Amino acid sequence: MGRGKIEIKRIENATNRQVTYSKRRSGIMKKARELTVLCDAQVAIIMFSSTGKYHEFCSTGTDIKGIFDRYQQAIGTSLWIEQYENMQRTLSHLKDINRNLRTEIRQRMGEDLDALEFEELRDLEQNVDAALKEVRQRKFMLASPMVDLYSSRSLGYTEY
Amino acid sequence: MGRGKIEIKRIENATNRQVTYSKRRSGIMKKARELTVLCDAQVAIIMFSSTGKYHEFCSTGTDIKGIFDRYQQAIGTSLWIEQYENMQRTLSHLKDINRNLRTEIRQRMGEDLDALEFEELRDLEQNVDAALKEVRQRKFMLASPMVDLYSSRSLGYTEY
DNA sequence: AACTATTTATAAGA
DNA sequence: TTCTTATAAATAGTT
Repeated sequence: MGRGKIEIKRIENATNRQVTYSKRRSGIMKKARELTVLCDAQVAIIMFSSTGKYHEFCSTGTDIKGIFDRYQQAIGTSLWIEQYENMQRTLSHLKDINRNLRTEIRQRMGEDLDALEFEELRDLEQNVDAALKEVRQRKFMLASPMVDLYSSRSLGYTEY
Repeated sequence: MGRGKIEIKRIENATNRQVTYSKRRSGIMKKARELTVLCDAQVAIIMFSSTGKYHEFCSTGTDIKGIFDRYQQAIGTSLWIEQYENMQRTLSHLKDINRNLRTEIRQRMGEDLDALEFEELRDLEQNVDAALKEVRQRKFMLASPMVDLYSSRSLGYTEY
């Protein structure tokens, strides 16, 4: 299409090649834009000229990375996608654990007890009761250094 | 170009859209191939049709991943590494939080108290003591339905 | 899948 | 470079 027909082979004249690259690049970008609008498609294009300059096209509503990710999923296995999904699962699992831990703490603080059955309440009561005894004993030990069997300072060792 | 001019907007008829997608896709692929040969350029194209099918084009002498890697270098940031490191940070942070939550639970169970100062032990004791009272009250409420002020059944309403 | 009347892209020239 | 234009190429509607 032009004043004359051209053979599809590398254009040897560098200036000519640059000009043709520029013209045809914008042509392809336009076609890509039309395709995405007309056909509701997602398109990503990356181009590097022979001089190293890059240009990109990407359909609206997404980005190059998004399309490449989808592409990786489409062609199946990909180390990157696999790793990414593993992390997503781990993250989700950690969040679940986090939520459960917070619930347990709230219940040990006497909050959010509505969801508990009688038997669970009884177990919680016994557990908290036992914990209270432990804490009191420990507090008592701290307040009375002479019964501390582990600290050499308290026993007054004279090993020097 | 065609029997009539068309407006560049989404083609509503699905069959028509599919046909146009197919025609224009091959048109773009051909243009891309010509560009790479004529201008010694590197081009990568990924397309997804509205039905989810994908097609790709890539200039010879490289592959999609190679061009996307080069693209990442060109824009000066690694999209994937960045996201990966973000997730790693989030994961690590969640693990820290979970470890702290577990420690708090153990202390509320009367374990791992060695690290606590006297003041912390006193606060913990008061907190656990208050929690125990809450749990006992709740247990008592469950065991004695007549003091439940919120359930109409327990109060024996006769509003029928 | 082919066909073809038109529109669109672009090679070469200004 | 950017614009122009003759011509090649793409494609919308049709079969």
